Amino acid sequence: MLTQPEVRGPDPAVYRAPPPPAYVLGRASEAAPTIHLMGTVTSYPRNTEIFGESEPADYLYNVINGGVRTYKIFSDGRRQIGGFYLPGDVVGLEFARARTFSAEAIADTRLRVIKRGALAALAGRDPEVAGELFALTTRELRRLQQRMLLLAKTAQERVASFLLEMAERSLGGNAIDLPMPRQDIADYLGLTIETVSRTLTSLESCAAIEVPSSRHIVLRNRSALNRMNG
Amino acid sequence: MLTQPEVRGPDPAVYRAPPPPAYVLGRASEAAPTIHLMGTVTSYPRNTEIFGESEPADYLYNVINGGVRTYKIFSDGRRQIGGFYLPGDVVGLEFARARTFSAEAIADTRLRVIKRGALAALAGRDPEVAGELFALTTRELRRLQQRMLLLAKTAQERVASFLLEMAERSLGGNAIDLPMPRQDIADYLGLTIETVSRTLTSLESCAAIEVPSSRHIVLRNRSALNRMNG
DNA sequence: CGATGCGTTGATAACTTTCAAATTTAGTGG
DNA sequence: CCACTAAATTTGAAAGTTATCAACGCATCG
Repeated sequence: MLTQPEVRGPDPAVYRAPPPPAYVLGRASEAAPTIHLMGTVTSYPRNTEIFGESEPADYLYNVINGGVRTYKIFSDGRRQIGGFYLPGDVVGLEFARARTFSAEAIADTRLRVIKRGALAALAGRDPEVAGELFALTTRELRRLQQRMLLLAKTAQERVASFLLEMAERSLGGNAIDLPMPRQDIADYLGLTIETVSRTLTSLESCAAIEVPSSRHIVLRNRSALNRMNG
Repeated sequence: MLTQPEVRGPDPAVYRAPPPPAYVLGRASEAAPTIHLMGTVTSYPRNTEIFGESEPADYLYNVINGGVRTYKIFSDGRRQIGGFYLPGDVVGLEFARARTFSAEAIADTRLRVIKRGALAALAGRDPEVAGELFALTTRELRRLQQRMLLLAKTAQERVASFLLEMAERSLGGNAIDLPMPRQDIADYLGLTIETVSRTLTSLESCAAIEVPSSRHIVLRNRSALNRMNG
């Protein structure tokens, strides 16, 4: 399976990797075909830091497999998760010099590491690449808008929205494989793990979902979930 | 005061307005000098719709004076405010064809209406304008990130963050003139008007702020507010 | 002066968190 | 393969926070 050269850890060697097989690219590949051919493949074991808050934002990361969470720790110790990035997504798209969030691998993850400056230079020469970059930015903005709307809702609505979002992004139809633990979901939704757990149980008892194991969820009544979504 | 030609209502006549006096431009003028010279000045009375959800996103609006709120109404009737835009800010920066939010004038407001296509064309020829557009997008992204973090907090933290944000944006030092009613603040923060009111009262009673009248607030203890901000 | 809109205050109900404990799952070594 | 330990998840009871419902005060405006 691994026909590509790889390095491990956060300090990638510098070389060009051959194009990845199309099936790992995910949905985003249509929006950003060129970006998905750039950069160096690097592996990050589960819970490894990819970048830290207030470090220089010099790289973009295209998720090949696994997943990434971005987060911020508050002075009182609470953690807010900025977003989950799944295969095909691009992490680290920031327009400030320094990171506002940290990033970690949720599971063992392979990323395509792209130098921001190189991409910017390419975008300056090639309008198509500029368009891809623009499309990625747009998607990030929409993602943040959705998130903002989500966080103004009740626990049940947040969990329902989250499940619908994950179902759409992971392309498994009604079956969802959650790559992250409950604590991550809680910090993403601005809830506690207990509330997330209870809400899932209650959604299951009203037949909206099924939870065969804690990381596997099947949507049974999408219209009910959509109704909760607002 | 009104030395510029004006039209009223949402269907502006087409002409070039002379440059506005520098003092109405606000902070954003440094980031986007060219954009602030484009377009047509139009007046919107208080509570007038500027654009509606799912309409085509063909224009940008630069706030000259007054203020704008963007919002979305949910199926159950709740309203979520997407953002407040004050003099110098640019409203309507969307990258989808259709609006995700509606927009209304908070107070009697004058806007510089800019055709999106014209700006895009100009940005294509002039890298400086492209840079301005990019800077505006960046600011919008950061604004959304801040908002996301804000909505994951307690009522007191949300109100404190809001006050600090407004103080910074309106440039009146510690004195804030709120252009919007309590209901707008509540829908912005994802709270009820009662909770906003009670929180302001409690901040006043612990000497963090002073509320001489409901639209005027003076910050008395910034470090306490910052501490709440997380 | 009464009507109206906006903001504040009070009492109660609903929801979410906190703290604690039980249960399940995953990983490890025998 | 089983037993054991550690980690993750679920469940329960009590406390805390915010929303809801209702009433009141205070301006503005016909």
